[in-house]
Amino acid sequence: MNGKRLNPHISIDCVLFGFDFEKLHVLLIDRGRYHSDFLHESIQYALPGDLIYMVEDLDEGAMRILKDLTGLHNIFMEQFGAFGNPNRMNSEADQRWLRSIRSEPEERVVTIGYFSLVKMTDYVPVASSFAKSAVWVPVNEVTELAFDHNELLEKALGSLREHMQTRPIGFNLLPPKFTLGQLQKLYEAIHDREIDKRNFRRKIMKLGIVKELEEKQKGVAHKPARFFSFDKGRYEELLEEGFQNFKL
Amino acid sequence: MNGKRLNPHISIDCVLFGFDFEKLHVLLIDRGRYHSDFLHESIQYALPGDLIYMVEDLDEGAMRILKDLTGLHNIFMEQFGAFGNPNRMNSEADQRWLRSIRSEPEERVVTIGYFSLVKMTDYVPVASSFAKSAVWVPVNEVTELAFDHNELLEKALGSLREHMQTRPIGFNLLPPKFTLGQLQKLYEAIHDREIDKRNFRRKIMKLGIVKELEEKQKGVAHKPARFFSFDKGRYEELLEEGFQNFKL
DNA sequence: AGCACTTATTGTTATCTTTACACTAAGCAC
DNA sequence: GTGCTTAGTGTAAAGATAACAATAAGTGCT
Repeated sequence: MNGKRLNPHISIDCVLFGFDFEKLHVLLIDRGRYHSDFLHESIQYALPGDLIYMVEDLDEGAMRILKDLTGLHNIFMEQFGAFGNPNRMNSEADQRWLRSIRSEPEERVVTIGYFSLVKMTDYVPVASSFAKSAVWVPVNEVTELAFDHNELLEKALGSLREHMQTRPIGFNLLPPKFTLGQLQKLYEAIHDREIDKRNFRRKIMKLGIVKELEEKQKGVAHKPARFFSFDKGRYEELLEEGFQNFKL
Repeated sequence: MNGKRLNPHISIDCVLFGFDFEKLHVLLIDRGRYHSDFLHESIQYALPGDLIYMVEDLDEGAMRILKDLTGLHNIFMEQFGAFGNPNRMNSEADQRWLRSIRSEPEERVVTIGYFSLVKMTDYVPVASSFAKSAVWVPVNEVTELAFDHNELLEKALGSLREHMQTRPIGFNLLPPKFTLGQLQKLYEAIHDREIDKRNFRRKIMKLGIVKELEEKQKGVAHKPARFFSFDKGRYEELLEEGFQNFKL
């Protein structure tokens, strides 16, 4: 074959979004302190990611890597893109870190991005492997990340938003019984904009994918809200009818 | 490191769609005859694709590979996904072909899919490298392709359709002066459905991204249509205003 | 008991968008 | 000039979107 045709490595990076009924967060790992200049020392964060195994499918790999690095398992993720700029790992800080964890730190790596969205409170990450710790960071407070991970995060967020226009991902995020206020907060957090309460409720109710329950909130310092549950049967009905629009 | 952590190869496959003012086509390469059973012999087609070079960016690689295999150059393509099922090349026919062109035919390959849409008549593909020939095939006449290429084609088509909802890709496909009938045919071919003429024209005109010209068709056996041209300035204006909806 | 505070709940109207639908016009071929 | 083909045009009904404010039901505090 061809001398130029050597073989980059392949990694998967996971962008795990978490929602806590307030804000949208992203799960990052702390790859340790570094000196940004002679005076300051910062923590640098990165997305959880690692090289894939020879025998695993990409989707499996994404789950496996997330578990290895954060302890969270059985989280299904969606692919959102491949990133292969030959210089994507060439910064000094990146190289220093790679030397500490990889046998071939200089090797080019093409990475494949995966994202998912979970209920933050259900998933308390545990540091493991080479990650010093894994933490939830509000997406609008994320600063400079390792490698090209800021770019990955942006792309993942875009994919998440698109995704929510066609599937009601997000109902897994709420408790089995939730209020429409909570559901609305979820949409507002992900799209980062306010939505009119009345219009929101009308649309949700017209879709028919939530069922009104008898039960109401208790012990809240305001008018108690009615609980609703996700009507999965109705949702699947809609999908079969070719319905594809959950835009809000 | 880890015995399991060997290193798959990386390829890029190109899904090039072409429009000829009638139907949507896809560019395939003929990888030669094979015996599907003891009686029949078929041509098997594949998407143009090959391993990437060590130093090129993915986007560059896609262009380079398309050029190597079909002679078409300077075609910008969009990424639509990575495909890495460990068994995606294990069929007998696939292996036979790989043995004829690769030094490590058994090696696992993860591929990254790219697509684009061009004016068919501008791009007459030339066979080169290991492709016996490259041909335009109408997308709804495509039969069984090599590897997982039918799956890639489906995904690419989906991405193309989504893409057209937010960008007026497609104006590059038409001559500088085109009729609204031609533009409508383009949309109909890609979305594979008929669109009402009056509604189509109204929407296009409201967007304001085409300019009416004085000139009309000549020598046609029916009422000559007025020519229009794409108003690039107006289009960029719309994008800057954050406008993102070219849905038809 | 009463007030402050907070979130829940509800409807209307104006505007815009979408969809469905059918006839006349202009050129060429014969 | 008849037939064929594609171009070009308007309207009405239904649906979707967006903007808008007042009352209700709890808790906490005094």
